[in-house]
Amino acid sequence: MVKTSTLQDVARVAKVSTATVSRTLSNPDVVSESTRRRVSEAVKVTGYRINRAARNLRTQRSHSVLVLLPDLANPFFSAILEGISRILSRQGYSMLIASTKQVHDSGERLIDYLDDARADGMIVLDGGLDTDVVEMLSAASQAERILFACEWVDGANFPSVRCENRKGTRTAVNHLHGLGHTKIAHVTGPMDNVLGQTRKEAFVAELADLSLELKPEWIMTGDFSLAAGCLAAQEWIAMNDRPTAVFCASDQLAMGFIAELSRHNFKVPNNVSVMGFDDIDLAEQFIPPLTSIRQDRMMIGETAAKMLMERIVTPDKEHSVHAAVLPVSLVVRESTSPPP
Amino acid sequence: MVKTSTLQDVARVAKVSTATVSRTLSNPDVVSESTRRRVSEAVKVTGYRINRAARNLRTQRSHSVLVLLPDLANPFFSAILEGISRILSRQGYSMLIASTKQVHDSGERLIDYLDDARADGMIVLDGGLDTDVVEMLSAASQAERILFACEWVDGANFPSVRCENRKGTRTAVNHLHGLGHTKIAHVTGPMDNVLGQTRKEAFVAELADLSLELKPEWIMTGDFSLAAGCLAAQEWIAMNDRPTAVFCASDQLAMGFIAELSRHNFKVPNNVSVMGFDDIDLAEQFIPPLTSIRQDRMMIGETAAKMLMERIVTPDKEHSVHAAVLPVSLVVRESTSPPP
DNA sequence: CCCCACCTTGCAATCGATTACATAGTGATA
DNA sequence: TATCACTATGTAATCGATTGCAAGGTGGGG
Repeated sequence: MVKTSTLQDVARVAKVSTATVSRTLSNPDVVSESTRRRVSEAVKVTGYRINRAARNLRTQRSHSVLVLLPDLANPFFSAILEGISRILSRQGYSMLIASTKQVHDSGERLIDYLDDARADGMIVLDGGLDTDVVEMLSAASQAERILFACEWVDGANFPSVRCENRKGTRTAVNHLHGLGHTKIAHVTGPMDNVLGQTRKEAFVAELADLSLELKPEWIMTGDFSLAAGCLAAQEWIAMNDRPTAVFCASDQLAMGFIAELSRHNFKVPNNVSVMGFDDIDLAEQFIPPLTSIRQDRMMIGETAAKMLMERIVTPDKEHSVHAAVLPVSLVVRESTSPPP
Repeated sequence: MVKTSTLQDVARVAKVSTATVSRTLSNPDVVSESTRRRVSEAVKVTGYRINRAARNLRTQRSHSVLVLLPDLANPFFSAILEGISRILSRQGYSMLIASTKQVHDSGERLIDYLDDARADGMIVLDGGLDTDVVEMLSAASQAERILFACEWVDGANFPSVRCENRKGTRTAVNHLHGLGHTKIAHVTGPMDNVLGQTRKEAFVAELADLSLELKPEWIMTGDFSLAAGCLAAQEWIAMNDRPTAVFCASDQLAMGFIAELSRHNFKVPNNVSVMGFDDIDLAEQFIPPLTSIRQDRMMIGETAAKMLMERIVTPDKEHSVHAAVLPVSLVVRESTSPPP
C-alpha cells in the first residue's frame, strides 16, 4: 500500500507551512508568485492528492449530491442522470445514486443522507414518496437543498424542474384532432402519480375545449409500463365503438399497446393512430416509428443540477427560479395518420 | 440550520465518555448491558446521526464505491446498477456513478477516486479504457480494489465478472442450426470491444465445428447500436446469396436490423430468422418478440458488488474467485423459425 | 487477605485539511 | 525617521469519530 502524501509532505518539500499550501491550492491569488511556483512544484514531486474526507470534515461539505430514483432499472432516467452528472462533475461534485424503494426497504431514512453529511443536497425523481417522508423533508431546514425533477409533490414547496406536461398533452390531442380524429382515447399513467394525473386532466380539458365526445371507457387507467399498454389494447379491442386514436401517457405504454394490437392483427396507424409521451430513444426505431411528445431528458438533468448547485453554494440567497418548466415538442412519425 | 448532534452530545446526555458511545454503536458487545441502554436512550433523545466525513477521515475509508460506465445514457446498464446498489446499501456503502467519457473529458484521472479517498473501490463496466489508464490502474497498489464487470481488459489481471459469452454464442448458433438453417450470418459488436471480439470468435468457431459454410460477407461489422443494425440490414438486402438466419451481437442490433427489413417489406422470421444477445426488457415486447440469449444483469451487478466488498473488507486475504462467469440461457421467441 | 485475571470505561492522540488570528516584512507618507 | 497600510506567511485550534493504552472495579483462587 503506497502511502499517499499529505499537505504536510508538500509543505515540507516546498519549505512553507501547510496553511500556505492549502491557500495556494484553493485560493492562489493570495500567495506570492514565487511561493506559488515552489508549491506547485512540490505538489508535482510528491504526487499530492487532496484527502476529501479531511476536507469534507473541516468544511462541513460532502461535495456530493444524492440522486433518488423510483427504480434504478428504469431506462427512462439514464439520460437525466447523464445531464446531472455532467454539471456536478464540472463543479468537482460527485453523484450518489439510490432508489427510493431500496432506501425504504433498508430502513434508512432519506433525511439521513443530509443529516449525516453524506450529501449536500438531493435531486428526487420520484413524486410518489410517502407523505410522512415528504413532511419530514419539508420540515427540515434542508428543504432548500432538495429538488424535485420530472415529478413533484403537490402541496409541498420544494424547488423543482419539470416539463410542460399540460401543453404537451394538449399538443398531442391537437395533433390527432388535426388529422381528423374525433374519437380519441387515453391510456393514463398510474393515477397515484402526479404526471399521470396531470396528463389525464389536461387530456380531459383539451377534449372539452375542442367539444369532442369522451366516453368514460375511453379513459383507460394504466401505469407507465409496456404491460399496461397491452392490457389497454385488449380493452380497446373489446370496445363496440372503438376510438380511432389513442394518446398514451408514455412511450412504453404506446409500444405495449401497439405490440398487443399487432398480435391480434390490427395495424397501426391503419386501424388506429397511437401516440406516446417522452420520446425515448427507442421510439424512433419502433415499428411503426412512434409519434410522441419529446422531453429533453438531458436538459432536465442539467437544469436540475444547476439549480441545486446554486442553492448549495449560496444557500441564503433568494433564487430567481423556483420551478423551472422546460419545453416539450411534438415529434410526428408514422404511428399516427388520418382516421380510416 | 439545525445543528445535528455529535458523539459529544450523546456522551453528555448518557453521562459516559465519547469512547463508550462510539463503542456502543460500532461494537455493542464490549459494553455492559446497562450502559448500552443508557446510550441507546441518549441517541434517541438527541437524534444523533453519525458524521460520515469524520468517520471516513479517522478510519481511512470512504464507505463508497465508484461505478464507471462507458455511457450513462445507455439503458443496458440500469439493471446492473440496481444489483450493485442493492448489495452496497446492505453493507452501509454508497454508490458513486461516473462515466468514463466524462471523467476523461474533465481531465480527472480515474485513479484519483481511489487516491483522494473518495471511493474504496471501483467497478468498471467499460473494457475500452485507454491502455495508459489501464496500465496506471494495474500498477497501482489498489489494483485489487478495481473490478471489471460485463467487459474486461485482455492482458490485465483485474478481478472480473462476466457472462458466458462463448457458450451463449454457441447456443445461439446451435438454435438456428437446429431449426434447419445452414446459411447463418453475424452482425458483430464493435471490433475494438472485447465482447464484440469474443462473440465473433465464438461464432466463427461454432460454424467451423458444425462444418457450415461462412462467406466473408456474412460477417457484418457493427457496434451494439440500433443504427448499426439498420446498416447491416441494408447489406443483407443487397446480398445475392442471402443467409437465412442472422445472429446479432446485441438485442439493439437485432431490433435495428428487423426495423430496417420491415421498412423494405421483408418479414421476420418468414424471410429471415434474427436473434439478439442480452435479452433486454424490450426484447419480449418487440414485434416480433425477439429470440435472444439472456444474461441476468441484476445478478452481474450483485456478484460484482459482493466480490468487490470482500476485497475491500479483507484486502489481504486470498480470494477464492478471481473471475466469476455467470450462466446465460436461450430464450426462444418468435423472431426465429425454420428457414423458408 | 492478597494477587491476578478480566471486564468495563475513560483519557487523549489521531486522521488531514482549513482558517481565524497573529506576526513579520515592505514600502509609502507625513 | 516614525507611523500606517497592506501583503505574505506561520501558528495553532478545529471539524467529529475512533482506538491504543491505562486504570478502576469485581470476583475467584490460593
